[in-house]
Amino acid sequence: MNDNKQSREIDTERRILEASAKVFMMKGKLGASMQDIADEAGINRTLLHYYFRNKDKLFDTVFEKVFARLIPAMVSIMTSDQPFQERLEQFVEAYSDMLLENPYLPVFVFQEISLNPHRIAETLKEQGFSPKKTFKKFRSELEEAGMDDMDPRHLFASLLGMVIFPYIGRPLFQTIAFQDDAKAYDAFLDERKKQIPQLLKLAFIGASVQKQ
Amino acid sequence: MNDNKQSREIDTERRILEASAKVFMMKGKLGASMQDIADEAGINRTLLHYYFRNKDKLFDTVFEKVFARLIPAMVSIMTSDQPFQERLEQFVEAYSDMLLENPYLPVFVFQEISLNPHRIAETLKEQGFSPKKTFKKFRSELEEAGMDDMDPRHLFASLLGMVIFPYIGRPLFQTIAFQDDAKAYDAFLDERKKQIPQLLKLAFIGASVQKQ
DNA sequence: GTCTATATGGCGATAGAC
DNA sequence: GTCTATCGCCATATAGAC
Repeated sequence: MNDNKQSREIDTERRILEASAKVFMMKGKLGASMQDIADEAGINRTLLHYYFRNKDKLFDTVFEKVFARLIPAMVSIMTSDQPFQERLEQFVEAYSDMLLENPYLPVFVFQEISLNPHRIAETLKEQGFSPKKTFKKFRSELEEAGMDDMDPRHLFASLLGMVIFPYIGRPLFQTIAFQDDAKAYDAFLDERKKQIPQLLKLAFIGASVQKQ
Repeated sequence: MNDNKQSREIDTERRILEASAKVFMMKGKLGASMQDIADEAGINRTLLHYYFRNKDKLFDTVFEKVFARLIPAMVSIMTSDQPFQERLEQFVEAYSDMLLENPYLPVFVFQEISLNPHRIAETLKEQGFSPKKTFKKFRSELEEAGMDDMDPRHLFASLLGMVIFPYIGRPLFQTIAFQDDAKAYDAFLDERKKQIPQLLKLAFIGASVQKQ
């Protein structure tokens, strides 16, 4: 009987969450007003409070969902049993695709966790990311590849930096290196899916040569 | 006669600018209140308005100064006439040192330019950064090194990403890879000054091998 | 130049009708 | 569940005394 109400309810909540994610990502937690979010969702401002009590709770809910998008690719790079270099490629591919669809995500997430560093620890555990195993496996694989002296954490940091930074630094890069040509920059972002693994591949070749 | 007043004046303005930079970087433009800044500077809140009229103007002044710190190392990598790989090393070194002293700078700057992408264009020109020449020179040097197929802009993006990202992602990395051990992470950041050029060096070796 | 006191506006939050 | 009306706070900004 109240199918209508229920479905409207679910729909409203979903619309709030989508609108919130969009507005929070584009304007930041403090820059976004409840009115902005209500407008984006096409609903009355009071409804936000009805569904999520207050701005903080709404933000927390949204942030957890958004932050979670960063994890799957990170988990996959350790659990998969494929050869090391293939996994690296897949990692870059998976991350790039996610970021191409969520270009505002990195700035938003890293801004928030730098203001509030502690909130991530629990979320990471909930998502089942166990770093110790990852880096141990990483290390033995690097040794097999002849890169004994490459700390796996450095490789991981470099990898993430190469993949994510072009999104964070887009306004800067696009201005200085692409004369503000957005389409050219989009193409550039897509190219990186091949360029990054290529750079790493060359490094592995270099390492194996130097080893001899 | 009014030496006292003048020097107090200069001192006050300098203290405001230093306090503003610190507070803005740690709390963000919107998170920082004029009262926060006044407290940090040890002065009355009204003085901020006396010297800089309003919060926006104060922020703009501070941002320009802070953003400018990103430029010199970028300029040096193109103007210097030393061998290519040495310049890469110096670039990493210079940037890392600057970031070790300004760890909050990247999040702050990239947050702001992503909210307000246009403000950087003029500043860049004022600082005398001419990207076209840079990348042209870059390209010919990459060819000499046997990396014909490496777009210089990709190399530049990778380089900046590897250097800067560990600062932006510190809360994340430090949690997942260093069990929140801040000292260990500081050491890690310092190590990157050697690790990043080493990775690139291996890639160059790999490229020259593959070329044959 | 520096302070105290005050005006102004915006935003989050809630009460209450429907 | 959804809307209208309203309350109260806090931060920016300014007026005016010293």
